[in-house]
Amino acid sequence: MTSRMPIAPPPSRAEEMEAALRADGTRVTRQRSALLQVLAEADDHPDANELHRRAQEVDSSVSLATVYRTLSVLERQGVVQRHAFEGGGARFETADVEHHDHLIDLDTGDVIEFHSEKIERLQKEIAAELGYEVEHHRLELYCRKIKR
Amino acid sequence: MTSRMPIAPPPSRAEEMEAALRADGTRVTRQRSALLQVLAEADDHPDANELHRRAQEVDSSVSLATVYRTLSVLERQGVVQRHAFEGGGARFETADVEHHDHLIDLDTGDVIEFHSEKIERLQKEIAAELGYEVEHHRLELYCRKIKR
DNA sequence: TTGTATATGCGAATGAGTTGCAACAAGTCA
DNA sequence: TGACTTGTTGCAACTCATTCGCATATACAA
Repeated sequence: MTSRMPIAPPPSRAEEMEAALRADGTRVTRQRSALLQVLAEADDHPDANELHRRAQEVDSSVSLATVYRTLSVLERQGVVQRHAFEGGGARFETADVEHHDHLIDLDTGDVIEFHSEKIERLQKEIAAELGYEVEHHRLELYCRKIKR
Repeated sequence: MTSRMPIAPPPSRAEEMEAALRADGTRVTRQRSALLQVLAEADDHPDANELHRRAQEVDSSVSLATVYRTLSVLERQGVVQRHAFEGGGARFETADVEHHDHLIDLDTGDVIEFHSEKIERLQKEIAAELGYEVEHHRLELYCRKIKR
């Protein structure tokens, strides 16, 4: 049954990430909040510069050095993932619960996420045959749109 | 039937690569020969610095700038492939006829090559479903040895 | 509110890779 | 074989992403 009373909204993505930081003893500063908000709102794969630009719109005091430093912290804590696609610097996204791979549009730079359980399984099989266990992997398809 | 007469040895890997350059109107200099020899002999995935070191043992006049320039030329011509594994700069290998992917030993940095037709097929299927055609791809398994 | 360990902004440093330029040398043609 | 033309080289200066040192600022526990 639904209450008539005002309900506290569910924690936003950014708030969840802040909580994860606090739980770890990491301080949540103005600058980090701004970056977390930007990361939470992003549905693309921005680089550090672009994140800096966006974060400055939230809090103009955020410096690029802090963006880099914070991204490293967030990566170490598993909150964001760092990708090194071909050509250019690192690009970032919030770490999803479920893993996915990337298809990069060579003409536009767009990134599409996908996941294939079959490929995951095959990867593990191949590694096992060679006497290895997969820690993590990287699968990137560099593609062009099929024109019809 | 085997002849008793001396036979001209089959062209070495390096000579094949030189021929490929000449065919294209690219000059084969002392420095390029040295680098080609080094590349032909390498069965690992060295970075530019290491290639420079090895090339200097063949011809001490080879500069790092030339190593970089030549690697770019060779890559453009499809003679070598450039890889950007996690952490650190680009690493190179002679371009094989048959494509392969890489398993990187996280503890030693060793690189093992493998190939799976099944995975290749799945990749194409996935891209096609999204309306794309795979230009090239990158599959890297970052692994640790299974200890028994 | 205070104390203190952490974070921050700034600018300088780093490191891989690139580039301008004058000297050099492949490959060509006589 | 020798001279010519044009691509190639070494060097040092440069770029660009990322990191770091340091003095100042601030989150947050008490």
